[in-house]
Amino acid sequence: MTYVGSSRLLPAAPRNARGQALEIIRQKIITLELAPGSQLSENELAGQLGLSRTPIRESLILLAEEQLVSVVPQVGTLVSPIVEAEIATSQFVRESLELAALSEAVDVVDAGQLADLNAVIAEQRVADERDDTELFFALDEHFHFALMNISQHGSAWRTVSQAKAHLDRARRLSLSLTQQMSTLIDQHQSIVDALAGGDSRAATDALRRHLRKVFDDIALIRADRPELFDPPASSRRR
Amino acid sequence: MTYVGSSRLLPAAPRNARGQALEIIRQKIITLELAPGSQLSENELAGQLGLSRTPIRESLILLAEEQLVSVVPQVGTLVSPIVEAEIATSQFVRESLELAALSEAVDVVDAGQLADLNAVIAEQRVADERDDTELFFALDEHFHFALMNISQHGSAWRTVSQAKAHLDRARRLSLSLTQQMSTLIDQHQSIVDALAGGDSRAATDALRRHLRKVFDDIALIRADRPELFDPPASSRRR
DNA sequence: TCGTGCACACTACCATACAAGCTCTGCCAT
DNA sequence: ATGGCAGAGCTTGTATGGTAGTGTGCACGA
Repeated sequence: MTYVGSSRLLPAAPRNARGQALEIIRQKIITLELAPGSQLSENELAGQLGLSRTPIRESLILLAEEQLVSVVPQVGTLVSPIVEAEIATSQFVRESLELAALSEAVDVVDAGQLADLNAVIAEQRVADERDDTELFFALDEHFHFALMNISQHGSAWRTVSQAKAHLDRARRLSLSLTQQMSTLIDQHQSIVDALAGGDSRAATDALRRHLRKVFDDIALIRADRPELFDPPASSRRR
Repeated sequence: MTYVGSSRLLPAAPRNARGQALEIIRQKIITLELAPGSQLSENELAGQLGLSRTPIRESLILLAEEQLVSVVPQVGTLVSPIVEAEIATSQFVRESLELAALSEAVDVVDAGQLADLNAVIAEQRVADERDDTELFFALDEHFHFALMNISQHGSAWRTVSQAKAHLDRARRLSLSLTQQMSTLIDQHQSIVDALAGGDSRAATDALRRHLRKVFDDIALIRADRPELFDPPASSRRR
């Protein structure tokens, strides 16, 4: 069982050209393969992906709605720079929704769901041993989705996932991701343990600690390398 | 000072064809002018709005992302039916975010912001006297936006607004909107009063009561006229 | 009368052509 | 040498044509 591929875990992206383009470009932005602030071009992307401008353009419009790119009419499209305010908003949205969902999850969780969560954690241990950050991110997405899915509000995952995307992108700026994986996995375990114990307060506290750590790590990156954040003076070419 | 027009209170929609089409179609869906479950057509909309299919199509793609329409390839586009699960999700998102924002707002609110909120309430009283539901909805949007804007998380309004759109659409099914306006305005006042008093718990309780009333009203409509909800057996033509 | 299959009309999807606007470069005049 | 203007080459925005797929209704046969 593998979780690679569509790391979005959402309504099976359509296999039409637009769906493919959207997923590819989105993933390249989140993984920083397309640098924040760098300029894009509908024509260029169309050439690279072997498609016409239409599906590319439609993808970019959706990514703009998600705030991952910024389209300036008649000028160009650029990968959104990583702005502190945007990160803070994403954190707020993610934290509020995940915590609210978890507090309801405690009362309805069943053994199978706990087993699933523990299974994901076990896989994350493997990803950690292998220093496989890509696998770790995919499993992290899966873990948090499974967590929300326990409550009746799994369909709000769409919203959480969009916020999480901004946070994950900023996280990837860190040079020491592999050193933090084990701590993060321990926190996942704490959440599941509290959930299994039926302790609502302990579970939400554990989740809050976890999410705050992610946020604080981003703040550390910013303190270390402020040039990676906020609007770039001039648009860098990719 | 009037709040009509773009009831979205968001990054000044672009005045290009797509922006106009998006706003018009979106508004028609929310106001039920386009019936839930009814079928749309890129061609037909293009003709009605005097545009080509391109900006219409792009608008529909964005509305699909917002779950307000459902696009089935090679078959058609239909206005999303009002589904209970979707309403519940929207309520969850809205409630979680507005409450979280308000709990932080209590510590930072200033006199000017309270005055603004009271001014909006005063205008709502006028809208109530005139039985002007459209004005009421616009002012309601403005009130809740202003409330969130007190905290640092005003930029999460985008997300809240999308959830609220689904709730507002369902609310409009009610035949007795005008009779509820005064209660809702009283609740707005309670929120502002608690906020002014610096009582965080009272404020969030008041807001929760308010949001729950809106949600419960929708449940009442559903109990009364279940045929208005959930997937329509066959697609009705508009 | 009822069931079956085929043709037609309609859909969204994609490709492409054209239009409008911005930016930057390089020439020209001062 | 420097300021300004003109034009070329980009950009995204819009319009339109062709394609593939779906659903429907009608005709035909049992």
